[in-house]
Amino acid sequence: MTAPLVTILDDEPAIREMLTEALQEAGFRTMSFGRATEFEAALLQTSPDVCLVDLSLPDKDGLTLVHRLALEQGASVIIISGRAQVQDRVTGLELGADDYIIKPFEPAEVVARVRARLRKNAPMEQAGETAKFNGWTAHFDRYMLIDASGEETAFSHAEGEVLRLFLERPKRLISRASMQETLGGAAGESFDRAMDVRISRLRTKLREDPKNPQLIKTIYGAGYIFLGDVSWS
Amino acid sequence: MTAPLVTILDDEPAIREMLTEALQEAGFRTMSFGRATEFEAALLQTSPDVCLVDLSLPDKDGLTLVHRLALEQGASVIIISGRAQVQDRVTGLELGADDYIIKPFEPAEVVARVRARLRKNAPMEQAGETAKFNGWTAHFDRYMLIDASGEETAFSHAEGEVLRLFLERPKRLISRASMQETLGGAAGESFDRAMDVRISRLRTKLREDPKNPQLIKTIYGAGYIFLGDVSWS
DNA sequence: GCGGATTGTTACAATTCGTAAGATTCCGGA
DNA sequence: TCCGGAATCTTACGAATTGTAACAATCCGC
Repeated sequence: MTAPLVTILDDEPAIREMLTEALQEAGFRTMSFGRATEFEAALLQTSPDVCLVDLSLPDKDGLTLVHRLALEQGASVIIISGRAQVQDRVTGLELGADDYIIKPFEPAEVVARVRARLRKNAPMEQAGETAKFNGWTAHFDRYMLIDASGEETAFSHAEGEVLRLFLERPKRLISRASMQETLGGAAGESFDRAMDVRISRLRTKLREDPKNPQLIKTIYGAGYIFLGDVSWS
Repeated sequence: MTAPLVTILDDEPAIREMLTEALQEAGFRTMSFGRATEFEAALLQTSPDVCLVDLSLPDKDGLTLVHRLALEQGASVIIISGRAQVQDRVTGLELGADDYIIKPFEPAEVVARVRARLRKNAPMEQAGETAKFNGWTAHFDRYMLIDASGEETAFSHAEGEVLRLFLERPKRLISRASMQETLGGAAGESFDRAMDVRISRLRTKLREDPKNPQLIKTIYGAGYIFLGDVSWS
């Protein structure tokens, strides 16, 4: 179990360094960016657990970015801003941010708030061994898929890994790279096609229409998104 | 689908009233308590979705209560405290609180933070991002366009980027340059044709009459304007 | 070892999306 | 009104990406 990944997006290098140091000392992996475009590029490779975002960015509107992040990525977003007005905080939170920290801040408090986010994000990962989604029930302990009519279909270990990854991050873009990372371990060269095959086989077990998949969507050049309302138990 | 329940635990009646009023106006059910023992008694009957807790209680240690709440009940806990020291905040968050608001506070911000907690508590029910315009419905999460008669058309990621850009700035001129910037990133020279093709393909999916486009209007020498009454949800 | 299931690999089909190139449209000047 | 150049639209093609069927390697219980 690797350490949680926290991203820092701020145009001031001094703040990036301060946060990086504090977070790494607290045991987190960090990545920091000075511009929104760099950050967005990196999002295609990995999916962070918590994103710290400064609103005053040189190249993009921070609030729009926060909105997209919260909605698409589903990651926890903490705004760090110099704007202290109540209205700023309210709109920031309303747009999907999970927390709003005002500059100047204490690194210790930022760390504590990051931990609070992770704590609430995590419980799903240690949840039970069954998950329901869109009429299906997945029993990971028995390697069984049950559809709405009660019919059972067995799935293999490799298929289960992919399915679990999807069910733990529903409605979020999962990049091909981060998929290889959490699954296959060492990402080989031509090995990457194995990923496609796994997903293909999983899709047939979920009876997806190849022309028009409803649950596992492919994002050309980026990765996959699992749609479906998941509830673990 | 009943309204979420928010509990208020504070020994000052004025604050209880202020919060109760603001939260009820925001559409929440509320219960308020002046003493920890009353609150604990109530917990045996119902399980709140979010708990607002003041740390300075007459009859019990607030931090211990917060710890118990977070651990056993699994509910979201927001501390409201007059103690502004960083150390207080850190230990409060460390003990399981989800947020820490310092007195004096704005009711609007409290409501926003309560909403933020609820949003993350029920992440699976979050409806995808959709926009309606002129009989069409765009589901950005499912990459689907639905026309007035209910017929579905899939759109690709690149097409979705363009569509989103239009829907976020309806009835405004969008210059070619700003389009390249928000989309393709580096604005090249001969790349600008790619933009045209994207728009062309999007127009076909929107069944635009090439001679007389109703939705995506070209402004010769300037850019594009998306006409259409957009409403997001 | 044998039969079956699982999983990676390969080869080829299908899709996406940018580029090129010709067709079309726009607009100012004659 | 007509003309020419520039801007834009559309179609076709191709490179890169992804889907999947078929085959091969591996594993496991009997």
